[in-house]
Amino acid sequence: MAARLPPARHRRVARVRGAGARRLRRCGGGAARAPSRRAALAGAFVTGPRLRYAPSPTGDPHVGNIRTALWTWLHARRHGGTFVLRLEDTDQGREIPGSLERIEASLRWLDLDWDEGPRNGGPYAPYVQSQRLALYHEATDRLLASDAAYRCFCSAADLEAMRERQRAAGEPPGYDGRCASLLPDEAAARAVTGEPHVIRFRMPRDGTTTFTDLLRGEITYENRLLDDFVIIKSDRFPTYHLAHVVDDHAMAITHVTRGEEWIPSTPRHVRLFEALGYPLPIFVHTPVILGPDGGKLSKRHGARSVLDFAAEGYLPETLFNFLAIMGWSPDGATELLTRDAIIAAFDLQDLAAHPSVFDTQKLEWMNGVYMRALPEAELASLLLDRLERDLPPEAPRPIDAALVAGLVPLVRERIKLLADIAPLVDFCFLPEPPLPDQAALLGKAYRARPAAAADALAAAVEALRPLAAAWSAPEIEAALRTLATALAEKPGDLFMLCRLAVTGKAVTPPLFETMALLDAARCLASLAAAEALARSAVATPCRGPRASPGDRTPCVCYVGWTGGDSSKGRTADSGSVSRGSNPRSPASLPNLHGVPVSSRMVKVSAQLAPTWPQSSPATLVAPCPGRTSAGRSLRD
RNA sequence: GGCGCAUUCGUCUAGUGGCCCAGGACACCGCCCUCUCAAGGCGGAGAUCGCGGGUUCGAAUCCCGCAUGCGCUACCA
Repeated sequence: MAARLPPARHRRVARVRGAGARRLRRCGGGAARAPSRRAALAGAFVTGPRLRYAPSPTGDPHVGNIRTALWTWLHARRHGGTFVLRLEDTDQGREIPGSLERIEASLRWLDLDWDEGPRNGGPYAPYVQSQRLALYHEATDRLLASDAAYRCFCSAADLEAMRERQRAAGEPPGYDGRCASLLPDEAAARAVTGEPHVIRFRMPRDGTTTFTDLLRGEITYENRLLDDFVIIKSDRFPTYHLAHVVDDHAMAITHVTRGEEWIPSTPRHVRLFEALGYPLPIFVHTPVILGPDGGKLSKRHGARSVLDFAAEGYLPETLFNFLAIMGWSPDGATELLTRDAIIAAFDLQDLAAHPSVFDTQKLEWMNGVYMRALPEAELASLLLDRLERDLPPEAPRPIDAALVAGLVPLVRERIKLLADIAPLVDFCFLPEPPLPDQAALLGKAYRARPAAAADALAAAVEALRPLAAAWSAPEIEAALRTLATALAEKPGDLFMLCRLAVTGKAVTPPLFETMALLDAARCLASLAAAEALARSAVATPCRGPRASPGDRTPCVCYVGWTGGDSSKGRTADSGSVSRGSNPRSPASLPNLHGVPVSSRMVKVSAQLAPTWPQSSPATLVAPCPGRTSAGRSLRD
């Protein structure tokens, strides 16, 4: 058993360096892999620092936690040391099944391999605290024997009452030591009868306890403020305090890395190490990661576990780099570094001691950088996987890999997350080319002249049809530029019209290249469909003013508004509303005709409240004219 | 309440007594490029180094006090 192995630091051995060390470094890690060679060899000649990541199985590790793991791993790798994974499952009640798997998955995603751990074993196995109970009991027996610890029979109710009294009296809360003076033999006898009890560590009453934190220097606590804390719970499991001290010593851990919330209990650990006759490890308390509001990072702030980031489409390389430099800097200027560069420059000693706010925008930027740096084929395969998952079911599977490959150069500088890909290029994969709604299709440029848009679209079809045999981006571009000139349209306007027609969106990858990737017939069909849509805006006549309030003959009629404000940068009459084409237009709009305008308008205005100028009641400027072309407001 | 830790542009950071009237990055703004959006290039704005004392010829850097934030104050970790 692990307890019988002598601590590694007592062995006299040669340092492992160079290629040998590097080779060893690559071993271990995944649970699926065989136990690492490094672990097998550890007993023989490894002396580098030994560090551990010791999470408790209470769910997915969050970024703060995993960043400490990352730093710990980096230090081990930088100094040719050993990285150990240990599961701290001493609180049975809080255990969440499957946590070990999630923890391992998180580490593996970041490619943080561990030399010793629960599944791959190692010279100090087992690496699960619930399997090491005998060790803690053994240590406790020693403590009991030397009177450094004692049994406490106080019930939870007793303790609560005690705390209540202390609160009321304004005293510092803490165990008052009422069982401290029980005779050990009597206490032992009571324990034998099965009387429930815990075991407490006897802290010195006066004096101070000082320890050194690698990042902050000496920290001193007054002993009288520290109470006799529990080391063995009534279920015979150890508390964190005892388990950590026993295990970190038994596993020959040289650097204890953990969150800064542990600073206040470190004097207890120090006293425990001493009482057990163990040398002190180096304590490194890492700062916390804050949310954008300066508070603790939480679900409200978006992803907080690394696995969440993976799901959102961040690259592991990005998180690795980002987490490494949040709170650590190699030189104050370099922020983009390879794994190897980070390993080469890293040292726990250089960590910041202050908390940092998680800057998602910077993370996104960095992910974009890594994404653009990825070899095309690699990005293509990542995007293909992503599309398989994210594209709506209508998109036929399997997703066209060749098409994805063709899209990569067009999209790589337009996405920051893998998850950005589907909304950007979904139109390429849908069986039916999507059409925008009429207002979007016409846009600002053609709103007032849908006929021109329809004509342009028709001309585009004709101009492109002959190219179908030699369908390429330069050809398409040349044809459309020529067309724009011929029609005396601004090229940008024409291109946007085509973009909307072909993709259904105003924001897309470059038009000509995208069209070239798509089937020519499909593009022509889209353009033709768009032409019809534009034409319908021209063709539908308005039947004029309604004869009576009850007349609900359908028509396309644009209404203009005045009297609103422009506080939101929008003049009151700039937002023409067409029935059926503007999702914000209220259902009652078709009924406007012939209805007393002023009262009706107030009602409509109220219904549009969230999106419409509200400071003053709007009024309909004029009744619907006998005939109005789309896009023209009534005041025209 | 007590104890502890932290405190440089909005954010991440460089800085360990003179090279700093504070450097880099993200974000922001402007210009260029441009078929949209990006990406890219160039430029700009942005920090009295939390505040107040002190030490020193000289302080972001050392000391003291205060303030603020966070943490701990469990038979949780």
